[in-house]
Amino acid sequence: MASRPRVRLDPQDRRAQLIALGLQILSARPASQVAVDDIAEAAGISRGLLFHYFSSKREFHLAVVQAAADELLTATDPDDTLPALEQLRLGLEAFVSFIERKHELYVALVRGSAGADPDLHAIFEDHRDKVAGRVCRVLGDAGGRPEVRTAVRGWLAFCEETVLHWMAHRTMRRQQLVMLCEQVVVAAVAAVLPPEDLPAWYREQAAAVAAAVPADAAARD
Amino acid sequence: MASRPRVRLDPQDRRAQLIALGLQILSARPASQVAVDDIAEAAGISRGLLFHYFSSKREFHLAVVQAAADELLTATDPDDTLPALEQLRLGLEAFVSFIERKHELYVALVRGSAGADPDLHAIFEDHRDKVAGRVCRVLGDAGGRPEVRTAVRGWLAFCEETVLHWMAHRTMRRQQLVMLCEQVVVAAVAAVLPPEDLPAWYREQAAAVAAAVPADAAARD
DNA sequence: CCGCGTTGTTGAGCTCGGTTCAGTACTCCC
DNA sequence: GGGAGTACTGAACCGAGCTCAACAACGCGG
Repeated sequence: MASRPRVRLDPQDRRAQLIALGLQILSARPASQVAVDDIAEAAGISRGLLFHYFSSKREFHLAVVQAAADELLTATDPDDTLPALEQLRLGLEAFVSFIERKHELYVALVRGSAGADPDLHAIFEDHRDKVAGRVCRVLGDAGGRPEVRTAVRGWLAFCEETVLHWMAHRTMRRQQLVMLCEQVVVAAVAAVLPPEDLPAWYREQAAAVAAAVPADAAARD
Repeated sequence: MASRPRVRLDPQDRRAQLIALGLQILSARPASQVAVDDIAEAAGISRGLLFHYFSSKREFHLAVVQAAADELLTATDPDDTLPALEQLRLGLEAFVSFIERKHELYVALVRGSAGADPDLHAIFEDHRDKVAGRVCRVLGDAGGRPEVRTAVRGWLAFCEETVLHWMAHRTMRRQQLVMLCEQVVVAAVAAVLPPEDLPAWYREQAAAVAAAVPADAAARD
C-alpha cells in the first residue's frame, strides 16, 4: 500500500486527534489488545510519531483515560444556582444520559481503570473524589464531615453499579432508577449524621422518603 | 548462581503452590509489571514449567483471580439457619474483616478485574452475581424480582467502596460502618418495592430505620 | 523563485518479555 | 537395574514496545 501523503499538523491538533482516536479505540477493546501500530495506522501516522507525542503507550493510555474522565465531569457539571435537591437530580439524569450514550467508554476507561495500573487508578480516584466533592458541597456544612464523604463515595459506587446493571438488563423504568439513587443518598447520609446536623431541605426529603416507604409498619408504633 | 536441586511435585501440589504464590505476588503489583520469570524464580522453577501448568501468563492471571474470588466467597459464606437480618450483618462483618486482612488482594484481584480483560471481568461479574444471589435469597420472594437485583448489586458496590474508603481513611467506628451498610440496603430495597411486597421482618427493620433517623421531621406530619 | 532553518514526521532496527519445544532427569515398578 | 512415564529445563523464537538518525513539508529572507 502506497503510504498516503505526509500530513503535517499543529502539535496541538495532532495531539487532540490522537486522543479522540484513543477514546474511540480504547472504548472498543482493552489497551492490552491494541497494538501501537493499530493506533498509528488508524491515525494515518507512523509508530514513531505517536512516541513523539506520548513517551510510551502507557502514557498515551493515561492521557486518554484522563480525557474520558474530564468529558464525564463536564457532562455532569451542575448549575450552582439551582436548589440542592434539583442539582442532585439533574446530575443523576446527566449521568444516566452519559452512560446511555457512552457506556462502553465509561466501562472501559473510567471504571475500568480501577485495577491494573496505579497511575490509572489515581486518575479514577481523583475523578471520583471530584464528584464526591460536588455532592458534599450540595449538602452544605454536613458535607465537610469525613464520615459523610465516605457515605457519599459509597453512594457514587452505588449509582455507577446500579446504572450499569440497569443499562444491561433494563430492570425498571428510567425514572424509577433515578428515584432509587435519590432515596439511597438520603438514607446513606442520614445514616451517618445525627438528625440535627442535616440541612433543613434534606430533613424534609428524608421524612418524605421514610413516610412513603414502610407506611403501615411505621404507623404501628 | 548454581541452580537449586530440581524438586519434583505432584501436579496438584505444584499448581496449588503457583496459585498461592500468584495471590501473593499479584496482590503486591499489577500483572503487567510482573514478568513470567519473576513468578518462576519465586517458585523455584523454570519459565517453561509455568507454561506447562498454565497455557499463558494471562490464563495464570485468570486462575489467580478466580482463586481470590473463591477465597472471598468462602470467607463470607453465610449460615442459612440464622435469621435473615443476622445473616446480612454477619456477612458484612465477615466482608469487613476480609478487607481488613487482605485489602490489597481484594483491590488488586477482585475489584481490579473490572476493566482490562473481558475474561477477568467475567470472573468479577460472576462473583458479584453470586453474592447478589445470596442477598436476594435472604430477602425471600421479593429477592426474585429483577429490580431488586439491580438494587442489591448497587448496594454491593456501595459496601465495597464504603469499606475500602473507610479502610483508607478510618472516617468512623467500625460498627458505624456496618450499620451504614445495613441501613442502606434497607433503603435501597424499600425504594424499588411496594411496601406490601417486603418481607415482614424487613418492614419492621425499615420502619425502625425510618423512625430513628429524621425523627422530628417525620413527627411533624 | 530559490536556498535554508525549523520542526513535524518517518521507518528500520533494537530490546525485552511471552511462548515453544526438544530434550533431561527424577521416580516408580517390574 | 533398566525401562517407562512424567515432572521439569533452557535455548531459541517471535512479536510488540520503543529508539534514533534521517527525511520532508512549511515559512522566511534575499
